[in-house]
Amino acid sequence: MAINTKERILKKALELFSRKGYAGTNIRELTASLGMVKSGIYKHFESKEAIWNALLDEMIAYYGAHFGSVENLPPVPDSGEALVAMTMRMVDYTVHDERIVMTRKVLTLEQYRDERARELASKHFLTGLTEMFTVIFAGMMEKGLIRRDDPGMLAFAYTTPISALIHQCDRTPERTQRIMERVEAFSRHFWETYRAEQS
Amino acid sequence: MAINTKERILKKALELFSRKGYAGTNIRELTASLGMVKSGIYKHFESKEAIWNALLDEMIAYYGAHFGSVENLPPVPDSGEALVAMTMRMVDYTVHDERIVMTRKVLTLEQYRDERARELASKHFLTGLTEMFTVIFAGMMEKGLIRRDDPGMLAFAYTTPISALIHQCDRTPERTQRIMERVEAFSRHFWETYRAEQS
DNA sequence: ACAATTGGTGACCTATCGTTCACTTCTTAT
DNA sequence: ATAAGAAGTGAACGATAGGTCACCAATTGT
Repeated sequence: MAINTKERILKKALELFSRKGYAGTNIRELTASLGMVKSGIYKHFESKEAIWNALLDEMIAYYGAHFGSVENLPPVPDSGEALVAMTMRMVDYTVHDERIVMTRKVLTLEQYRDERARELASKHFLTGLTEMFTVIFAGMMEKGLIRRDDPGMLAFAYTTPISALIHQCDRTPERTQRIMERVEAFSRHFWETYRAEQS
Repeated sequence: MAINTKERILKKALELFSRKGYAGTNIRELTASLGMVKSGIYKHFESKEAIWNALLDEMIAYYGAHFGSVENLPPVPDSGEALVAMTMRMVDYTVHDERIVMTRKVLTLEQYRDERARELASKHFLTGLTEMFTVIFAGMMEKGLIRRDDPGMLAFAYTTPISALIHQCDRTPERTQRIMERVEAFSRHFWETYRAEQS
């Protein structure tokens, strides 16, 4: 029964680890919530730590496939509105996709204990987004949309506030809604601040 | 022996909790590193959770005394250099004070488990700094140093990148040094971006 | 001077942790 | 049809978790 038990275990592990941390989660609860008895899990993983490592492998692979490669770069926006819209689309996705939300949380919780978690957290929360927008802003400078400046610095100034807002999101939809509004307000402010002078 | 055992316990608890989290720390290790046997701790705290709550009380009180009140506001800078210098002084303090570093870590780790930790984390990482710089930027606008805009938005745009950099600091001094340089570079960039037009 | 309190010890308790193992049940290849 | 392997069970394991208790030594108030 249940061919994909391994995947179900990892999914549930992500859910529990993200809520209570690795040390705060026990395999009894993990297996019970999957409708099996705790010893059954050792047919799929040789230890609790092996589950954690497999989960991290999966998270790293997932990140690489979805955000880490150059072909996942969105097109360079051709207006302020397009920049705002693209940003909102990205944030909306990252805030409402349960898996990404849980990944963010578990990386936050385990970053000081696990070196790989720390590296991935750094990409997730900071360098990844910033690198992406470095390319985007360089493109917008080429097009004469925003004023010439260090695109890396602009990307940093743009993505860290948005990242901070994303971090504040929880399950309550109205709170998430308010945060989305702040993202949009900030995005517009940024555009107004850095747009090229109208000639 | 050792009149201030209670304080020593809290200090060591902060250290261990910040490294391994609340669930990942056991009282045997905590007491052993204080040179006593584990049962001894129950003469000072009635449970592990009581230690955590006392620690949180202490952190909340400390924050209120040092950052939370209006009289702790630094004077409004009267130049771009003064803004950069004041920022560097603040960041330097917050990055090198061991207690603050550990507090930041433990709040990061326990924010999803404890409502009060979450609130304090929010102040520590976001709203506190932003509110402070809202006042500062409003003052700088009054003085005609930076261009008129929403001071809250500027404070948000200024403090969240700095906060993100602070979060990356660890014990390695050269890394911390590099981060301090990035803080300074960002601070200057911000000043150049928002300074009032020279007439 | 002495009873009471405080701070600390070591043995012990129960619960729970991650893990193992003999055994069963189900699926699948031959 | 049947042997082999995969998936799951339930009891048990040793280790360790947080916590209690009787006891002791030092300090303290009167």
